[in-house]
Amino acid sequence: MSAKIKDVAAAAGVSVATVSRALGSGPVSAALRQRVEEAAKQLGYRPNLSARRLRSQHTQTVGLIVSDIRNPFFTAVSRAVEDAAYQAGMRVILCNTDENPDKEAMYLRLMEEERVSGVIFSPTRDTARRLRPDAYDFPVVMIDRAGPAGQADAVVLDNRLAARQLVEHLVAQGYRHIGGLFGNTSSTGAERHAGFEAALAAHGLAGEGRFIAPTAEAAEAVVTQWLAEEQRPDALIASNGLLLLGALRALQRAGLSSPHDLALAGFDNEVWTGLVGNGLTVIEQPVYEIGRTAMEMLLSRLDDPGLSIRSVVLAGRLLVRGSTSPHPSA
Amino acid sequence: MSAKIKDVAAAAGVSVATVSRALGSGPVSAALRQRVEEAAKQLGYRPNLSARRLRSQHTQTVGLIVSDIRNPFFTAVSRAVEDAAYQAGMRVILCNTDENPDKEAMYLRLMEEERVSGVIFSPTRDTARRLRPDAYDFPVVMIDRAGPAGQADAVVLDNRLAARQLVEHLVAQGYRHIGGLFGNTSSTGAERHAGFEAALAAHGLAGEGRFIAPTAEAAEAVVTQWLAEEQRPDALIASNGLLLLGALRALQRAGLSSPHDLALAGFDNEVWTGLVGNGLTVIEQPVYEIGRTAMEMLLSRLDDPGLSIRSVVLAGRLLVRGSTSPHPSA
DNA sequence: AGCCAAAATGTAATCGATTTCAATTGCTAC
DNA sequence: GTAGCAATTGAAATCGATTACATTTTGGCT
Repeated sequence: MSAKIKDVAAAAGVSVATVSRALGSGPVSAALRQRVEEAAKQLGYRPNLSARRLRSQHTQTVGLIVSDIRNPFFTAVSRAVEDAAYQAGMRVILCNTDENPDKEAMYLRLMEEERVSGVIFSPTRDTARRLRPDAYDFPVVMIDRAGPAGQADAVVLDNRLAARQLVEHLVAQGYRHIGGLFGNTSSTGAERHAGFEAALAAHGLAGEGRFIAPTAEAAEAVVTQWLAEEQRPDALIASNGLLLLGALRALQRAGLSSPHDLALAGFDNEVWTGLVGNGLTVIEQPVYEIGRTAMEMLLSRLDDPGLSIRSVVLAGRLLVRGSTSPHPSA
Repeated sequence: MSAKIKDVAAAAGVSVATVSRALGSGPVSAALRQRVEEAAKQLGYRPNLSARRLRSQHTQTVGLIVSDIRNPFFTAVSRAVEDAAYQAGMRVILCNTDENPDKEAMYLRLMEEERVSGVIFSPTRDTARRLRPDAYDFPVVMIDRAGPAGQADAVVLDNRLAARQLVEHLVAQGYRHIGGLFGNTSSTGAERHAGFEAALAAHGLAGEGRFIAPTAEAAEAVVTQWLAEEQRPDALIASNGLLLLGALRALQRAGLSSPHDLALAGFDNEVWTGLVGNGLTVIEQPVYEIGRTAMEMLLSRLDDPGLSIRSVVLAGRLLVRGSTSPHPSA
């Protein structure tokens, strides 16, 4: 079994308290500190974090609960969160819920048992709505999705603006029959839909938004059917990377291409969106900044719990590529 | 502050030992168990995992140390590991090293301090070589990459075979001047290179393999230069998804396309490989199975530490797509 | 009813660290 | 030389659970 603090104390000829202080940040004479460090290294001493956490009553741990770890958006965010966390001397527990409210509940319970310092969370719409701000002993920062305003700290994209940017761009390019695909489990989908509708209305246009399960398969099926309908749209917007992927696959399977048969645009600047054809027009999210900001918000709230609830809203960036070049008839 | 076991005991009118047993798996009468459960729910009791781990001396935690969480291969593997872990009642700590030996050392140290039950690890070549099997108190299962044979449990792809399959396929399609890009930080790169060379030699061909940093940027730069050389290869193999991405970008930037100007093939069936042009020919790795198997190996070794060291070698699957259709001159 | 083994419950030790509080040491100043 | 004070060090309590061991209760059997 590995060495304990008692062994180090014995080896260095001091008390356990001195060892704790020498290895930590207590007041210890230079001579003793050196003796202790030497003994610790000699014995290969590793402090037991469970014991430390139990006694000190802070875990230096944050939970990061994301809805889909395979989504590059969340892996990028989690990289940022981890970088910031380790820089602040904290650890991260990464949890993946698959958009499943049961898993969300399970992981939140786990976070309580771990006595985490705080949680960064991208909840499903149901959970976001249900979540009471004071239900937990730790602060929660929402990312990507937010509940009712003022409920908890959050850092999100300006979803309405981003959707509007896409619509404006398509309209400017001459498209008039614009369809939209939106995820039906997140508040994000709803907000992007709202921006979509508002922008179309501003131009006196009526678009058709469809809410579907947030998977590429669902999107592919829906779009395949959509393309076969009488009134095929001349442009399509997908509200996240997975839906965009499904839409693209449906196009390819139908032997259609962008922008020739149909303009295609969406959210998330995933690696492949720059590779296919002449590129897909997308809204790029400031992924790293989202993660870093979430961690910063969490740290500052831990520092001062009295702060009032804040929402940070970040703007996306429209990347215009070939899939939305001017409408053929224009 | 949240309720402790003592509070539950008081509320239920029993001793703390009884609470522990009732909530755990001790012998308790049905009546008491119910009373305890009620009291626990009433108080919103959450056991403190730090205290439990300290006393019980097992953490039910495994560490998963991967070299790049943005690589879809590792996110898929980590999904599998987490699924299997939670099914076995264990938690996962996910760590990301960026192929950086210092970070590897840091995280291994963290694993010791966490007193994890075991670790699943994709080490850099340097660390794999240095790692002593008995250096840690916990078992280690290597994934994707392995050190010297018999050093630790491992689950890996049959890299030589997979590289050979690619070369055989290209040769059969009529290609003769085959270049290869291999990562220079992992044993995987070296093995795939060995299979590459061996397969070419078997046909009396001499290929050129280049070892580079495992990033898309490095691959793009190298391939861009390569394409400008006098003796341009007629086919290119990339030993992982990132390198393949870089190679593809270099082709696109040079205004070339596959297979017309150059055949392109590689490892990892990433989402975009099926989308670009007529698709890229790749070796698909059984990603989920790799993760699940690694977790199973770890669990069985924890169950019986006396087991002899095992390596599980899984075969990849060649997915033939448009990027390697027959050589124009054939 | 009486006895014994088995089952249920309680008491107290324990895990390995940090932290409180007390004791000691070393200086400075008079 | 010693009082006073700050800086070090040590002894022991403590964090919140599990578990070894002791004790009580239960139930079966004669």
